[in-house]
Amino acid sequence: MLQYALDMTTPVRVRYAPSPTGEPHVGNIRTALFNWLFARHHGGKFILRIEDTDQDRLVPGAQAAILEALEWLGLDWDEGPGVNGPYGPYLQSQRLSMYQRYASSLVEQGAAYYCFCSEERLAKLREWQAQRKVPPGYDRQCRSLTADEVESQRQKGIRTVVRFKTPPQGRTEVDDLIRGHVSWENRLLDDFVILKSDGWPTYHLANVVDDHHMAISHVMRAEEWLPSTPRHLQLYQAIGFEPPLFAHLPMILGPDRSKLSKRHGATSAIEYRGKGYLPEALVNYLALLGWSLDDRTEVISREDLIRHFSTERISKAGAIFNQEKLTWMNGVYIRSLPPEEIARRLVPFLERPAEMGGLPGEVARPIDQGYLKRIVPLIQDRLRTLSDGPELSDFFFVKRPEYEPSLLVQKEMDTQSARKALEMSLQQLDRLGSWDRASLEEVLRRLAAELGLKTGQLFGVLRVALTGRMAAPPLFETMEVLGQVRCMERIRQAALLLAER
RNA sequence: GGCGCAUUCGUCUAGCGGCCAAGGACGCCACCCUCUCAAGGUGGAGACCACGGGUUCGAAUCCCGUAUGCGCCA
Repeated sequence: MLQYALDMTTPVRVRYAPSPTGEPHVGNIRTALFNWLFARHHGGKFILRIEDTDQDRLVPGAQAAILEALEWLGLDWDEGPGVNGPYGPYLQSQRLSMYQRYASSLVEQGAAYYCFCSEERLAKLREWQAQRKVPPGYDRQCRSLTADEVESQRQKGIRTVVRFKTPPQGRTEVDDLIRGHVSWENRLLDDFVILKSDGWPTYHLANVVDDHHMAISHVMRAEEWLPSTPRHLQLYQAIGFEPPLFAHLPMILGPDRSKLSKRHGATSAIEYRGKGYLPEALVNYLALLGWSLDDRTEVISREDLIRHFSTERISKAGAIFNQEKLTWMNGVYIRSLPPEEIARRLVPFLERPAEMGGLPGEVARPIDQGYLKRIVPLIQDRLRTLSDGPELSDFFFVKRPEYEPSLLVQKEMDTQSARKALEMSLQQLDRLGSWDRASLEEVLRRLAAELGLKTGQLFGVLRVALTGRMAAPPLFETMEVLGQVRCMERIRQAALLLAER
């Protein structure tokens, strides 16, 4: 049985070790978050290591996207790409000689061996095992090769991998910080590959060598890695390293409870940025997927997250990613920020092309910042995401709102009365001294009474005339921001539309 | 197929033997506020704590088994 003990005084050093094989998946980002929170809580170091040893699966730009996502969310790393540290380089592709050295020395000490089995033989073996319904795994044929046999095979130039000699009996056990005691029977583990025929290490070897050499104290990773933990523990033991502490995090699932993936919808943190989610909201939401402070806290600041984060409060079961709750939380954050800040963050969403959800093409870019600042207080409560901005505010920007003229006619009204309401409004507003919300309200309420209309009817007619919508921000505030000239013009236009009918 | 992990309202969760005829949040419904839509406020529906055995004076909480789900290996 493998045992380990970690001194209480050992400095906390945790790592996030993504493979640059795709977009920064929110599940992976959540793992990064937990590691970051753990490091910050303990005053330790958060290390970013790029595991780019699977050369076939590398995706150009993926590494940059991962860094971008971490930066966007404010998860800063103390060592890693762009931040030199004493344990670099932080790209596994730059550490190949180290893995090769360990592989050779494991062979020399008899803890690993060269395997010359061909792909064809291994495929056949698998097939045979599947048929016989016996556990799959390498049959250890090359484990018993003599030194001479190995030499002659190598002479022949046969491609070779290095396999680890798994102990045939005993158990391998771990005390996981989240799952407690977990144990495996060694005889059920096969002789796994640690160095591939092209000289590149497998995940297992690279991971163990690096975690040790980077002095990682706690390995916090997704639960999907739990089954490979005994292999890692055995490697630690064979090499003579003290293993770190392990914490296997619950997974993030799609609505069908399988691992969250593309087919469930947006999975990339960067996509959420584009959809108008705030980084502080995503961080808050992700922190609560698998961790909780108590029985009531939902909205929690980054500082409090750091202050209270602990592995003890991480739950064990996987959690479904609920975008509706994220959206709600995003709205909470949007409402809590100062209007000027929202205005600033809204700009790119408003200015992007109409096809991408921005304001209509007729609206000149860049947009008027001063004007935007006056609009934001009217739409802030109505924004759930920043990308809602254009739709909620376009009538402030376009020359003339488009709408179906029949919308002007409110409940229990006809074309005549609607037209009259517009014309009377025009008359009243024309001689209005001060164009402010209070004056507007006063004069229009009085007008409604004079016309024998309910306020809802008159205001409804005007709302459509001014915004083209049945639902919009409060009328008088909207009018104030729109200004007298634009308002008069739109009301006049509406009256004209009704006259044509 | 083998191994491993998990299992409290639809979803995220609180609960670490008595305070739980199970609390909070999202979503849903109703009402209030109100010029519409939001926001906000109030209230409601919603979990026989997967199932079956134990242990205990007492179990959502401890133990065992079963089922289901998921993950890993191939």
